[in-house]
Amino acid sequence: MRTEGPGASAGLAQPLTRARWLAADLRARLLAGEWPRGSRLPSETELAASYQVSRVTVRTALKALESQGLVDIRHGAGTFVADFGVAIRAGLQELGSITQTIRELGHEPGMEWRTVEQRPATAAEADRLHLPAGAPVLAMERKILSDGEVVAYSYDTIRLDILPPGAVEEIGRGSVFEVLERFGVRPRRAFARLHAVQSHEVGWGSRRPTNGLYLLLDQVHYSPGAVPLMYSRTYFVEGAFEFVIIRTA
Amino acid sequence: MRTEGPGASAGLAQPLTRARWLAADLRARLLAGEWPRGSRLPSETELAASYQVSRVTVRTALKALESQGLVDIRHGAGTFVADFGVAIRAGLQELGSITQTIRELGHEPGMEWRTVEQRPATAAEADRLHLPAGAPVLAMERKILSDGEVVAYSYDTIRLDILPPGAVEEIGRGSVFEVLERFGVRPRRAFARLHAVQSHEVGWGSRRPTNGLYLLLDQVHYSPGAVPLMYSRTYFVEGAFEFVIIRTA
DNA sequence: GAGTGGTCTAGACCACCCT
DNA sequence: GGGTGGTCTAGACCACTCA
Repeated sequence: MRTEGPGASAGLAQPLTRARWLAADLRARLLAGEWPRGSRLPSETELAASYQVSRVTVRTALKALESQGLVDIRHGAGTFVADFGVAIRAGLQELGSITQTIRELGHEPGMEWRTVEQRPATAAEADRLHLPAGAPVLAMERKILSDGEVVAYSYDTIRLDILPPGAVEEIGRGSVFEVLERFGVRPRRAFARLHAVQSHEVGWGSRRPTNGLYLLLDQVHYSPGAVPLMYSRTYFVEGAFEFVIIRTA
Repeated sequence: MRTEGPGASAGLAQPLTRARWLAADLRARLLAGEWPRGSRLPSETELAASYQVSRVTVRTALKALESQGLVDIRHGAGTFVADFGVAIRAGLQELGSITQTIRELGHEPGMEWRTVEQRPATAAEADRLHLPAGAPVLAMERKILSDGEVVAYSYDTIRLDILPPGAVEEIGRGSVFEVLERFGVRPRRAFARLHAVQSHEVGWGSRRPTNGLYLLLDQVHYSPGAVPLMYSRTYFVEGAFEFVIIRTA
């Protein structure tokens, strides 16, 4: 029986349910190497008993770890420490800030703003954000770094009407998600499309990829009430990030 | 109270649980336009009562529809018919045959084999399939069509030792998944990586994309027992398919 | 056959939205 | 305040794996 709890790992602020707490705790134990690769974890019934929660809660936590590629649940056999590959990579189905993901992977995130400006929305932006054409938005262009290397270029547009006064000045100095969170704006869902892009117009500055190849994550973030908050086009430098999806039948 | 049940839609053969049945039934009603876009569905309690299942089962079904982008579940407000866009697109987190997905989108799937051959595995293939170097595999190269248009080029490698005699001859005449299914080989999980690729070596034949841009889905399919079955590299022609991911916090 | 995960239930309480 | 979804429980039964 453990009592300490999971290490403080923020991400998007969530209500800390028992299932999420359990998942974080097991995740920490897994990453700490408490169980060897390929070995079996305690059964769901055992985990339920030792953590004093119901089996359903244990299953919820384990399924989250499975979708992150950390464990492998096999019917009738048990739950095993995943043996898929070497590193923990960026899962796509969980929403989170890129900065946070980079930090969790053990790297030092960085950011370089190119522009932050208020301007009328373009037609495409207005469409995605359900705004009348030309409504004012906050537009940003920035580079996202990991250990000093450029991993992505991001073009983001935020609705101005959902930003409380004062927030505009804060943005441009840190993680966009973290600023939004501080002002009570919490994206809870995103609708993302994926594209392959080749262009020399996307990146800027020195050390931009010579082949101009990017994986574009084109997404609209929504508040809990399904109000579109932000439209992002993030161009990930091909090869800099590994996108992983666990697909299940 | 309904009694008919969901339209016969195959996909990968699954145990037909109540939750899956319910999801398929609601999906059919949604696609039939029974509820207008943006309108509220009956509450979970009402659905549970009318389908004679528990609320947990209703929730499981609704969450599946949410991850397909069909509905929008809002805490405290209700579950709404999604208003995100026009069409139903290919979700990435659910495992299924491409042929089947194309059919569900209302198009006519097609396939053109270029090669089907038995040969020793390359180093990369052996690694992904957990085979000794040079072990025999069945390698295929094919074009995937939708209404006669090329949507993807796929390079697939199947372990020979898991194929029963007779299966080899069948492959090359239809959906690979469907043949495997008929012989009792059921992929249940896939570990997929995404890449942007630009190359003129990938496609072949006439009407291949002139810009050579592809979204590569590089994946290993596993059996329920976590045995690697098939290694696929599917190059989707950029723009021909729309990949959609619903990301939740 | 013993043990594991997969599904399902009925009921409870909480957090949130709306009016 | 009334209704909706979000989480959780304790217990049950089934399907699968493995020795």
